[in-house]
Amino acid sequence: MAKGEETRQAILARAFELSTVVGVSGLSIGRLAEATGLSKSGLFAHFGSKEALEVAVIGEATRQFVQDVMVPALREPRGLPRVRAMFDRWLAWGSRPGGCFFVGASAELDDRPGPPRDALVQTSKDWIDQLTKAAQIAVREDHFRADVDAAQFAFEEYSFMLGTHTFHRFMREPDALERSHRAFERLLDTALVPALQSR
Amino acid sequence: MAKGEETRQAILARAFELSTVVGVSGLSIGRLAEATGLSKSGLFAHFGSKEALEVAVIGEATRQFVQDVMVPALREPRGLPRVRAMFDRWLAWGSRPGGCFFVGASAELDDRPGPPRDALVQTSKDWIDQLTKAAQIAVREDHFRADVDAAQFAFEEYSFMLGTHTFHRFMREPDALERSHRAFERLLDTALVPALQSR
DNA sequence: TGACAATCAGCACGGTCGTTCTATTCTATC
DNA sequence: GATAGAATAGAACGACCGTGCTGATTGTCA
Repeated sequence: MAKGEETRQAILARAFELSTVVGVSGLSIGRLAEATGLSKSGLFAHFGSKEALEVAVIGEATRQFVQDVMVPALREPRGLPRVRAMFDRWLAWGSRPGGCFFVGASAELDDRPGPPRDALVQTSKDWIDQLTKAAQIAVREDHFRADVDAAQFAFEEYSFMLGTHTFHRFMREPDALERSHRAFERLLDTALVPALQSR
Repeated sequence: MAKGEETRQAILARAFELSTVVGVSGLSIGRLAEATGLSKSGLFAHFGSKEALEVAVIGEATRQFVQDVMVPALREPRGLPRVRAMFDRWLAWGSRPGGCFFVGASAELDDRPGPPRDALVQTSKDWIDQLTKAAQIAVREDHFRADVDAAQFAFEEYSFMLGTHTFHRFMREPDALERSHRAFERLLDTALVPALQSR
């Protein structure tokens, strides 16, 4: 890896950490330069504009999300285990300091059209798509009932992820994770074939 | 109403509109002054600090939320109708231009301690509390089964509100509201006494 | 109606923002 | 090891930020 690419990657790693806390647009070039030990202009030259930096940060966040959440979940056996892994891995991802990068960023950018927003929407849709596909596979594997609407399942599953995030990180409710697991188990119970149900 | 209080209220009404789109901390005093036709310093004198302005804006948002969502919902008959009204009224509230003020603001402030965050958490908790109470009443009215956990019901209901908001406003999914209603009806079905169930 | 306080505009301050330009240092290649 | 090109630093820019200070204007009430 060339020198330039190396420092660029170091910048992005730090930028991802910071923006998880202060937000994508809350991240300033001056502060990021200070945090990385570079000069403002030296750092700036790597990206050319604030907007390009934001897109790059979203790319780095996506890369880490894929690596930490998606790939490990996809290594789980098809069907119920994989569905469970996706939910659990997301909870772990959302429990990092600063919470889930994407939850914060999507609230920031939902009324600010442009490339950063587009990149963020793409990642979010990809994630929903994976949740949907995992549910479809669970149907094919005869873990979920045949009449389960996979997209609807993904909508409700994703909603619980968001709910958990808000109860846990924003309201600091101590029983947020417990409620989250119960909600997900209840959702699963409505989808599982009778033989696999817990009750 | 004295003159000062009158313009203060006009400022807050405009500030609430603006901050729903650009966020609470994204709202600048200069822009707000321009939008209200006042000078920066003239406007500033009404609040004394940016933080105090933010708290006041959150207060105004709460006032409007109570007026537009909570009060009308509480006028509905106890039990199932009121539970339904809370969900429906929230969806209408979240469909305003800029979406739900509180969803955006809570993502902004979840890592920024201080009075604005405290005020926001208070409003959110009050809302969850109302959702919980409405579910408890539905149990007492024999609309919900006796073993329904009202707090758990509120958690899942609130999660669907958040999910709807994200699918609708951020991802611009055309079928977000349909998915939302189906999710809520499914949730209701798990809570209702058999005689009231749709299936 | 007159006096006093509330209300608001004008201006300026220090600070940070994103961005540009120029100059210097480093790195990789012949 | 010389040299071209990449990588970074330094200084400066205009714009905007939140915040004080000073008067002028306005509204309120005895």
